[in-house]
Amino acid sequence: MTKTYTKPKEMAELVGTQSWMDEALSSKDELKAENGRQGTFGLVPGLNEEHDSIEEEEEEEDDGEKPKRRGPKKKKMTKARLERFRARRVKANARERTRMHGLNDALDNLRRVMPCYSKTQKLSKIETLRLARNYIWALSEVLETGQTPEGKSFVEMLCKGLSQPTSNLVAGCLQLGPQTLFLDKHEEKTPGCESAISSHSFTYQSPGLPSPPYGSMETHLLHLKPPAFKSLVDASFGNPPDCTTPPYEGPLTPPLSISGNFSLKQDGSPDLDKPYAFMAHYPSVSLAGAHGHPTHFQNAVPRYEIPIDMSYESYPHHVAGPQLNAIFNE
DNA sequence: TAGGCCATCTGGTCCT
DNA sequence: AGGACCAGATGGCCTA
Repeated sequence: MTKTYTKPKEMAELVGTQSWMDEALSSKDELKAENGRQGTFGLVPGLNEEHDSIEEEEEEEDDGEKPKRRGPKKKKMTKARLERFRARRVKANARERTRMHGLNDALDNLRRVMPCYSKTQKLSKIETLRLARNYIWALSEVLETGQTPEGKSFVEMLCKGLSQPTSNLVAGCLQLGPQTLFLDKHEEKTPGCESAISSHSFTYQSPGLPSPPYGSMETHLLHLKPPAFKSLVDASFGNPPDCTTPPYEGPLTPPLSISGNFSLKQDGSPDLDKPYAFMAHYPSVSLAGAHGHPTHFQNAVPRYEIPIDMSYESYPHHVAGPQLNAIFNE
């Protein structure tokens, strides 16, 4: 730990010497012992009463042969300053913890909308991101080609670049899922279906429930199609959406929503406390259908409609995510 | 036991 | 000045 600060840094100024940590405590074991927590340095070392003499060490250094340091004279590390520094460091650590927890929560939300969410076998962070990328890619293929991909190729797309265990998990989830469960649970119509028929725009509210451990390839794609995707794929608005196969409300992976999945409060505003509360950043988007008819994925407000020339098909599918973000932010 | 993954602390940088 | 973000370092836990 001998790095030198090229310009006055707050910490260096506060601490008074570059190698203050090394000088204050001679080893990591001491740091651990002092902080009472294994695995990290914990609280700022060298701030105990017995280590209050950093400024004295600095004086000795000046007396040596080393050239005098330029710039403003460092303030003395008084006990009060050390206390403030320690308090600030503790606060910063707490904020950082909170920030990382938020990041992990977001990652968890992402896991839940992945095609193979499992509480027992959680995807690692990196695998979640990779799978998400592949998922977007695969779904954009569905949109672009307007065809339901063959099961094997869909799985292959999802598993591209994933580790073997994750690939096995994805393949297993998509091929061995409880398809009968899907069929059994959807005899009744969804509330949003009637309005969808009358307006030729489909409204679908994400169940806002945790996703399932499994979902077959078929149920998963059914999720993607009705009601929102089916119209895109069929490219036909002459027929009302198939309300006999409403979106699964049970423990299946939520359907794709370009704008994210979210629950709505009574007043129609997105409930950000519920899972899939992504609306804060991405307003709901209506993709233009093949005939220029808007196809509303969500009944959220506000709703932006993308003209046909700005529709998803206009963009290279491999950059669809960022492009869509750009569109949303317009 | 090695390697992967993770949580946490830490200090630097940028921004408000 | 203080907060957010980031990357490096470190040690714990788990599994093959």
